[in-house]
Amino acid sequence: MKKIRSLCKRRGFVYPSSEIYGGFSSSYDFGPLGVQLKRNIKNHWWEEMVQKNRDVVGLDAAILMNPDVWKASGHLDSGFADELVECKECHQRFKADEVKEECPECGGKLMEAQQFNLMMKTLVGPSEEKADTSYLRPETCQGIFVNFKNVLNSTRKKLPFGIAQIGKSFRNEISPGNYFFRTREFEQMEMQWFCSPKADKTPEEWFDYWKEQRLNWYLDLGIDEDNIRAHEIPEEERAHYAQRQVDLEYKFPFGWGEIEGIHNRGDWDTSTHTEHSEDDLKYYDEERDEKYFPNVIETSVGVERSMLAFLTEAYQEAKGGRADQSNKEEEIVLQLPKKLAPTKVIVLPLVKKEEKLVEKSEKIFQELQEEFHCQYDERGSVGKRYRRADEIGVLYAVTVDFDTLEDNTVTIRWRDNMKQIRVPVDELKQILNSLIEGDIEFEEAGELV
RNA sequence: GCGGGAGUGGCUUAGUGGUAGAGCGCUUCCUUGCCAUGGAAGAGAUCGCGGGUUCAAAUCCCGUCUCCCGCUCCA
Repeated sequence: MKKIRSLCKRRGFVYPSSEIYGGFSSSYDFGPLGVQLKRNIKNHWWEEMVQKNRDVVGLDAAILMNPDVWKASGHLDSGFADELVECKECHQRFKADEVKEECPECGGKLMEAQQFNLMMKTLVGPSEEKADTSYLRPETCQGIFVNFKNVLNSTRKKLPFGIAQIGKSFRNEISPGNYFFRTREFEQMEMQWFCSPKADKTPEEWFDYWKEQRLNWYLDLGIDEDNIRAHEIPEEERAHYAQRQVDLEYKFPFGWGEIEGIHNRGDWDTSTHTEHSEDDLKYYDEERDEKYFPNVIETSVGVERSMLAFLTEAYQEAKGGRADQSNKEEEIVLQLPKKLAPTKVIVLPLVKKEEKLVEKSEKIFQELQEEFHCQYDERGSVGKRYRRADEIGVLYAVTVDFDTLEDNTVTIRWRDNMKQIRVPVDELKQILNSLIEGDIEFEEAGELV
């Protein structure tokens, strides 16, 4: 993890927040490559969940909501906001209503009860005195539940259907850490699947369906099946709203950690918001001519957590070089999947002293830039540039050499095996496109050099 | 919040009382025809921050911040 952290800082994936002021606990900024990687993750999720599912629609709800939402959702009590007491002797903490005067562990004296609220309070309105307290949302899904009727009315959807959202959430974690695995500000990609408890396909079956879908998403993105598991959470450990909960966990260097939660929320949300709000979130089922609360299956990804998993999975290093074994330095290859790699192509003139090569390379770079995230590099030896590109996971290196000036062909080098093919410049864009989309095998895309 | 460990140029780090050195990276130049070339020059660190002890502090002491590991807590 230390190596990943160092790479991320060095090459511009992740910086500690407010570093010139000594940092800020558990906040991180995403640099040029980090923001692109994160964006690629979100775009790919959106593509798979929204674009390719006719029954899933998108939403972008506000972070600030009416505080009554959090009363209804249970976040103002049960688990998210507790009175805790701490033992003066052994410093263990207990819920105030579960202990009396002595520490149940060591019999020591207890400190005064302290209010713990995992929600971040904020004042809404310019005047502090008159301002109302609200909260930064601790999860994005409440924005979905309170808009259930709006979406139903404006899209003419029928059960089952889903609402998807990507956005920031905030929690006052007691102990954040493990790099940016647990932070107080984080981004979620959530999809709430509203389904009927009466239909032939039960919520429990939908749960299994989405669990499979979501697990496959990671496997398709190159996560090794040994490094990911679906962890069934027993009843006593579940969140207050969950009837069933499976955590998709990734095997991080620091241990297994949750990157996505799949929950069967039953009718907890639809019924509680009906009870507390002006509205009735019951669904009128025309076929059965009856009204009932829709059940909700939730898939909830931590964007940064999944990013950390993808980075961990992609990080490879080899001693002695992959081409000849003479190089004793450790070299790093970030084998990010094609969909996620922040930079797809790098264009390199073989040498920079030859003006014609540089000119030609610039021209090719400008053309490719229209289509892909590209870099251009002419510094140092070409071998060194290849390795530097490997380190940030650039998929393909296009090299302009002296043959290019003769016959208008270039070489393409594939990051993962360092093999090269020679292709005509006229077909370059199309070939790269097919390679990145995975439509053709590398060796078949051109003549191996 | 508790216990332990650690903070030295962008990264990795040497330096246990006499005001900082290296490797990589970066800038400029020469060299370089395909996998981290070789060479020359240069920029960049008041040693996390604040205070104390001392003639003198990166080094000792106190405080503080941040990070790491383990508790605790947690979706």
